[in-house]
Amino acid sequence: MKTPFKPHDLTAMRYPKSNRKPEAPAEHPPLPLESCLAKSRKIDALRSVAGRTVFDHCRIAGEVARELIARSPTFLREPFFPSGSALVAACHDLGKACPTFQKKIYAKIENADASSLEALRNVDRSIDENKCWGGHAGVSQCALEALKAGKAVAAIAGCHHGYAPNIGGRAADAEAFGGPAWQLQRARLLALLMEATGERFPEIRDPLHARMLAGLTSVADWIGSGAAFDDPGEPWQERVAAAVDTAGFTPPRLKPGLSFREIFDFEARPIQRDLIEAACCPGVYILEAPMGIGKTEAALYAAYALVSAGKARGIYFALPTQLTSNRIHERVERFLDRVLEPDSPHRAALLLHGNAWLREFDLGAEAAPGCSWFSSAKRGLLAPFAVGTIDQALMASMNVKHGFVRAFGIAGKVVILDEVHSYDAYTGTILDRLVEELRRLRCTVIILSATLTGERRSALLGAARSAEAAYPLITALPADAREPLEVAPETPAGNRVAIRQTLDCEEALDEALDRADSGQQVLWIENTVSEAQEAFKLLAARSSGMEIECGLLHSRFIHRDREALEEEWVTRYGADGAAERRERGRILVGTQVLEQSLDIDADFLVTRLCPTDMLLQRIGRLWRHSFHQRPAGARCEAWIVSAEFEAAEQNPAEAFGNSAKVYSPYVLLRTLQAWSGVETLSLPGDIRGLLERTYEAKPESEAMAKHKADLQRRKEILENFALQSVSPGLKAMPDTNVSTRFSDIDSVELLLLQSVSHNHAAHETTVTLLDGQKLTLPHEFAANRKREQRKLAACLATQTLQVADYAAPADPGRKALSWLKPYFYLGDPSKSESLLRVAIVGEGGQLKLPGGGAAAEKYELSYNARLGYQYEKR
DNA sequence: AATAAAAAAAAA
Repeated sequence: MKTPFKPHDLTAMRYPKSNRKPEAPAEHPPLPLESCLAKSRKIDALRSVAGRTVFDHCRIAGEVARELIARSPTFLREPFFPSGSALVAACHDLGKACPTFQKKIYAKIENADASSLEALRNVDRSIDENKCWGGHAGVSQCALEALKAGKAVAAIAGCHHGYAPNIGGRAADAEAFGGPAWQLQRARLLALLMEATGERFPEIRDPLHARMLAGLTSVADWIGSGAAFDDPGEPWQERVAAAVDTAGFTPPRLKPGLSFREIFDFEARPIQRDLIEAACCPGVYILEAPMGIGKTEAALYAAYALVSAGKARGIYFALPTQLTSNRIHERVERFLDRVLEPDSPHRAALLLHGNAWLREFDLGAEAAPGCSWFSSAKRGLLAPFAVGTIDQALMASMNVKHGFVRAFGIAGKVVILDEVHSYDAYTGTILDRLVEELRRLRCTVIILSATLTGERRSALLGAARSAEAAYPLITALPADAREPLEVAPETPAGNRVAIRQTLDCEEALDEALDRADSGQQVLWIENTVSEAQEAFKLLAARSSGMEIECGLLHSRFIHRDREALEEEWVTRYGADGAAERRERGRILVGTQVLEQSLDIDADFLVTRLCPTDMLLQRIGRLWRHSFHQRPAGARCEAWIVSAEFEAAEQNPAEAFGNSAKVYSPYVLLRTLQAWSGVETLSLPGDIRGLLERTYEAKPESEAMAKHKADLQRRKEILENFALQSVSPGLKAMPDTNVSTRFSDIDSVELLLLQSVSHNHAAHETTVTLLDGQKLTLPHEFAANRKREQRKLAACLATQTLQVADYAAPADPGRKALSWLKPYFYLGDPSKSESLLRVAIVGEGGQLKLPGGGAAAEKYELSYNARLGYQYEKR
């Protein structure tokens, strides 16, 4: 039961008996509670006045939490938000009742009353300036622990700014927190909050439960700090529901009973029906199948069925890259358009990744900024429908600031994890933890993958699985089942692919040119960028007299160029490219960027040897669309430019070359063994066997055992490293060295320009982009010109690429780049990070520093739109 | 000395 309260009525309240007699006051007695402020309130750009009191703000947060809980589905409310949860949220700012915080806030406002100022006159603020007290959140934590709220409740209040505060071992009645007299005030405040909420502290079962309540607390605090509650003179009670509405916590309304055909305009295939039938309640479901069978639609329909049956409360669709996220986002938007009632909220899915904000300007038009409450990255997972990178979801189980807000947001949703085969041991380890956490958060996890080894499948399910299994395969582990269930869906037979393994790259070059000459669309995939550039140069030179077009695609292009190249080559090689295919033969050379996600259909494939999984992915690009006409004489065939096993076993670095730096020599050697003698391949039937032959444990030669040990060592390092960044509880690290991906080599962002000229008097710099466009960049912006600033930043971001730092232009120092501060994140100055470089591209493509000097000491650097970024030893 | 691709870094 709630006790009705009038605002500003604190003096009338009964204090708990035991607290009635305050101890001997220190030299500065505490402020009365009705004078303790939680907020200041801006009245114009420079002036502030008193805002809500601590008591009012805490009550508001508590009631917002109560409202959020009331709107949660029962299957989350019962296990995670027992009675007392609103009180937990309400207590978060208890520590604002302390002299340091009050002094700070009273120093800021202009309508402070004389008696409060007098009471705070002698407060020493040095502790605040030194930042060594954990802030008011730390005081909340100490106070609650002393008041027997329990360690977990105290920890939740402590971390409401994102991570556990550094309290410096102080006690609740420490002098720094105002001594016993102020702790007594906090005790009174708690008693008042208990009375106001009518609740007692709940029992917190385990670290995950604490994470959920911490998420609830932060979100309630954010909403409760919104503009609707700013004015302390206004009543707030009746505004709670509206504020929660405005923040977007309104359930979407789905059209009931739609069939698969009504949503996607075609009948579900058997394999799609099987997944939809299996994934009908919370749990973990894995669909392994080749691309092109409609995994996305199957997962989305399952999600529709679950959400409309009230078994899930939203969808997060997670992908390995930003580019694939953008593409799927469009498809999910179309899906929502079909399944939502016309007047339902949330008709748009949120796009969630580090560069999602760039898309705001994509349409060119001065469209409404469309900034929803969820737009900030940390809040994105709270939106009912979102599409984005897997990293955004991984952070729900990691030691990152506000990671628990993400956990709170993703709980109870359908979480679709796409292309799960593409993660390494580091990200894979975090992913396993995430899946485990999602299962406990009552999610329905739908995992989509090309193929998984038995080991990966077991790890994802947390249950032993054998490598011998059908393919395609659905593995289902509903929440209440003890054993996973396997279903082998029926699929139509795919291609028969002829395989030729050759040691002779020359022979492959000739064959590629011959095939292209006869009108075929050839795909050539290398393992490293520089080898792709070399192969492209050779092929382009040799085909010069012929009617052939050559192209190159890899990740070392500036974003603008890469986007244009992808667009161009996907239209030629894609599903709608029938007319273009007939024009002439082509050779598209590239790296792993051609391996997945892009809709590319090749008549003939040449690939450098790589691990079986990727090899199969690459071969999957052959003859993807049965409706394409193939030139006369075309055969569905892949050539693998390979190495000799014996030589490679003895000296992998020499036999595999740079490929051995990208892939584990052991896996490459096992791949050679598994594929030895393979001359044809039936898809998808042969896939599981090849994969198993590559990865199954077996007796090894001495040399192989050594290579295997190397791999195992590295894997362990990555796994252990990953485990340090996952957290079952609230132990977030303040400065986050916590990453969702691992790399041996640091990389920097590189901005390429034609020219730069500074106008110091006007505080601006004019740059010429590579395409000739000129931009004038102010060195600073007024607060009301944010949009203009973002627009320029978005434009500059298209002119950058990522480069390994050893091969990047020299670092000119932070100061020299200060003119770019409004447009780029330059890294943490305290850690002297240098994340951005700038170079000028000269006439012949050579890179120079903006000052005119050589770009780098050891390398000759160059860029052009056809080859991309190149570096060569001087 | 040197290897793919990839992501992230503002809240109350």
